[in-house]
Amino acid sequence: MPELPEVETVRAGLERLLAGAVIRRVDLQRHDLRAPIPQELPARLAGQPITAIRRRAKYLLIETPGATLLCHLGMTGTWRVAPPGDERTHDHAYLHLADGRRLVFRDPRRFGLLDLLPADGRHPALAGLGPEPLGPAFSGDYLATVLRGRKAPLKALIMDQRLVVGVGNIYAQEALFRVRLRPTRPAGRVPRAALSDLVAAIRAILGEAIAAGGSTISDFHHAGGEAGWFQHSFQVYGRAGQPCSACSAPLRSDVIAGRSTVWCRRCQR
DNA sequence: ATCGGGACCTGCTTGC
DNA sequence: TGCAAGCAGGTCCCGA
Repeated sequence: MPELPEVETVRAGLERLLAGAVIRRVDLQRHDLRAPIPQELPARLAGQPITAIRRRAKYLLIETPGATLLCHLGMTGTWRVAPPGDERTHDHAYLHLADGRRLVFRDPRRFGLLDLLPADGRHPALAGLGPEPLGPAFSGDYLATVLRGRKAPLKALIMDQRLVVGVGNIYAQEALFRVRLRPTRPAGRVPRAALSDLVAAIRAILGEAIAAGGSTISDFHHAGGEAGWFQHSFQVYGRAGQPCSACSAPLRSDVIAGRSTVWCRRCQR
């Protein structure tokens, strides 16, 4: 499901839902997600008031005075408020709030992560992450520096979370189409000016997608239950064989770095 | 160091 | 109708 816009949308939804909330009890249905959920997690969160919901890259951090819950949605992770009787397969964690509501983490494929953030804030999953794409550190100069000499396809590297975070398979394709760059271009040979354009396009598209509440592909929903709308703005993702919105040539699909990629052979160079 | 491929897991769609 | 294959928004690990 989630790239940066979706995670940011979930973050904002949780922030709204959980303002002033206190965790009364945590029930885990199973422990084996991408990494094991620590046994002590429920006890560490029980009785804690939620003070902030933050995001770093595609990770959510649910902060309390006593512990911070680190969460990654993987491909299919969702948070929802579920009243009694609303239990579903693949519900892995129930957060019972003091006001009687129940917040549920569900993740059918179990690529997601629930963990406790160490007291010093250092967590292996967060170590080595690149800059936020919407922050000041992500610039044409920066991209030119980190891509210098790299031969991997441009698309593969803008999806590399060590270089820049938050860009996944959808928004990489959309950004490359917007600046008319071929996703297979060896990253180190893209001109500096084109990299500046690419940075601007990534920022613009992520910003537009956040404003639209993310993209709902199969069953992504906000923590509040609403669908996103940015999927209606896709120019290439999921449109293989359909006409390019700019030149009407059929869009082609190739597997690049193991991920299917739709692009226009005529427009993107 | 870098790159490509596969593994992880379940559910849904497609094609025979 | 039924079944198998293929594919899915991410990350991690391995061998070359």
